[in-house]
Amino acid sequence: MPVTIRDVARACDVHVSTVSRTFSAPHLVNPVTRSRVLAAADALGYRPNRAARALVTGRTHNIGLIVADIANPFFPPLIKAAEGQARRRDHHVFVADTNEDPAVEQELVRALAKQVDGILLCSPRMSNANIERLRHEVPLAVVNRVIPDLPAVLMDVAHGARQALDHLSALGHHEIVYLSGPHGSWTSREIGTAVQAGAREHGLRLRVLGPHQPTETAGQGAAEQVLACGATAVLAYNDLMAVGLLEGLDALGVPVPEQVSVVGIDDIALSRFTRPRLTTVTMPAAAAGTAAVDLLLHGTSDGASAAAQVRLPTSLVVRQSSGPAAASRPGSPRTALGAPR
Amino acid sequence: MPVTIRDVARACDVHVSTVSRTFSAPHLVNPVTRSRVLAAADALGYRPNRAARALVTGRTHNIGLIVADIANPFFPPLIKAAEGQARRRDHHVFVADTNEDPAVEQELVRALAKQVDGILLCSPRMSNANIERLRHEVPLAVVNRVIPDLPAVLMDVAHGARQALDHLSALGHHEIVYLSGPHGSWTSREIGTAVQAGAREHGLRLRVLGPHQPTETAGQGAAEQVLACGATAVLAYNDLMAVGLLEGLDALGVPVPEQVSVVGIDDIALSRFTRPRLTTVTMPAAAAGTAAVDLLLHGTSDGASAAAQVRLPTSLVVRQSSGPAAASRPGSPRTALGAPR
DNA sequence: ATGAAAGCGCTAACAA
DNA sequence: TTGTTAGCGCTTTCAT
Repeated sequence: MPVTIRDVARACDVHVSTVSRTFSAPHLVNPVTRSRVLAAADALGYRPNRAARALVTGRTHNIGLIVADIANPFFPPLIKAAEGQARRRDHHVFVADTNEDPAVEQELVRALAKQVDGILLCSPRMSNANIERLRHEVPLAVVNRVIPDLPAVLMDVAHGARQALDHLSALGHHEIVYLSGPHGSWTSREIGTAVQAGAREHGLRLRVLGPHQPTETAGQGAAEQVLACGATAVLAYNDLMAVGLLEGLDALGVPVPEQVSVVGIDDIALSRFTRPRLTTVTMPAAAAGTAAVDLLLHGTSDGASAAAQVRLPTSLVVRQSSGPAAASRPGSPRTALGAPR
Repeated sequence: MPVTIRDVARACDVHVSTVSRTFSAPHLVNPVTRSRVLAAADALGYRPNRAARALVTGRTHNIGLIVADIANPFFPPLIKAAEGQARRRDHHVFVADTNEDPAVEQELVRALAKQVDGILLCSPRMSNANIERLRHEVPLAVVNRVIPDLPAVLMDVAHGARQALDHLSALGHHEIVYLSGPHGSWTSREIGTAVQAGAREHGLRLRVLGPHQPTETAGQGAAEQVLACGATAVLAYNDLMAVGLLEGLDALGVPVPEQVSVVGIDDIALSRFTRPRLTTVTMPAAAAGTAAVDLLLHGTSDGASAAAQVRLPTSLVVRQSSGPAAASRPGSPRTALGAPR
């Protein structure tokens, strides 16, 4: 039923290799023959079988894209961009979702390895050691992770987080909580480090809570703890958690930002639609998707060195969920906020 | 460099076919030999090449999944579920995004055709004729579309939409707008029909506006038009548009639901986080993803007839964006609302 | 410019 | 139970 190169060859009385060339190296075949072949192919409805082609050339023209959770709104724009760029480079994208499980991640890389030209690991949760091992089975590139000699696209979340902290400090906050993200997340560590440094410089009291799953539920659940700390401002690992926190705080009757300021990270679409609208850090997800594909298929433009690294900027966008620190009030868990220094 | 079946065969001194069998039909090989082969394979780091296998078996163990827009929060849960079910059945999923463009849709089906065992068309925008043509090139199943003799998963959005209309009618609304969805959308037509029938029965005045792209922007842009109609309630094609409408109305100083009620469709995560929280129709996206994969790989349970069809229920969830119709007020575009009948 | 032939990694009859 | 032999659809030397 499926029409092959051989059917076309027979139809226009040339050898299969001529047909093959017509599709993979058209300039090597006589224009007249070429059009005859093309016509026959068209008439028969011939479509090259990429799998067969892959078997001999070793290139599948597919790439794998592995994310922790496709339902996390942070990823779709990245995926969409990656896919667009891949298509522009005549490739297709396998998307797989690990459910935040490092074991699944590893299994997926193995399963995909042979049918793709390379795999994009987006915010992987695996250990470095595992990634090091896997890279021998298939070309890898990572997003938001640093592995020696592996091409990487990094979002400079440290800068954005630092900006957020500066913003909060300028608003007079002294007691700040960082709601950290999932275990194994490079991003979460980056934020933690940046925020810790910032707190030290500004003389703020910083409390780190976590690790957490990066979900609304986790954010919602953290509301009481945040209050118990006596914090007046919270930076969350991502917008999903921040939005959850907004809900949790609301349920507790805590006004935002009057009593507690909340800052998220990612700038997902949702963050513009909460009330109050969420102050957050924009992440260049789409740009990262595009860049990552270029890196993987290598040759972003120049014939860059083996382990190219692309750094993308992030920045704070102030909306409504952050505001001046409330004056120390009676009834607040900490009676003396005592600004250090 | 890549280790093949032949390397393994050599390593434990058996024929390639024995190695092959060890992986594809283990029961046909002597347990002792089998473990020797397995050991050698493991030592060498052998991984079967699924592409090569596909070439001879004709089965790729991949499926394609095409959606209009992966960044529309309606799709990720569906994709995630499909992927999970596919993995359970030892398949992988190619996800592709058409940017709401029917031409891209068709091109993608063709490109994917040879490397998948079948393709899931989710809420396709293509014409029936095109789908009919494509189904001869690759097995197809559709979600939210009816094509004669093609397996389909349908969400009974008509029922949900009807419930929404009943709800609005019960609240005393007489002037209702339906913000319709994109051209080519089966869902949008279903809703339109249901809502039209309901309006007739309840004696309501119904105005259909559209078609629209299913985005916040479109919803936002519709706010003025909605007001101009003198409508007191709006049903939107999806939550994204409803949320946009909420914004647009807010910008115009129109209180929801006091002056205008807004009802969405889809029940995306976002809809629980807007203020007011969105009244909407739940859509069984995850269930649809699972069912669609089963249909495509056919054999949902029984060896059903050629064109199985799965219908999934939907239902209204009332939150805060819908409320009693405002009494006819001076200054409102229509001075006499005159309940018909 | 085209044809002939070998082979990519694997499976599937068929024999032994 | 295992080996032998073709061959999946295609590309790619090497001849011609």
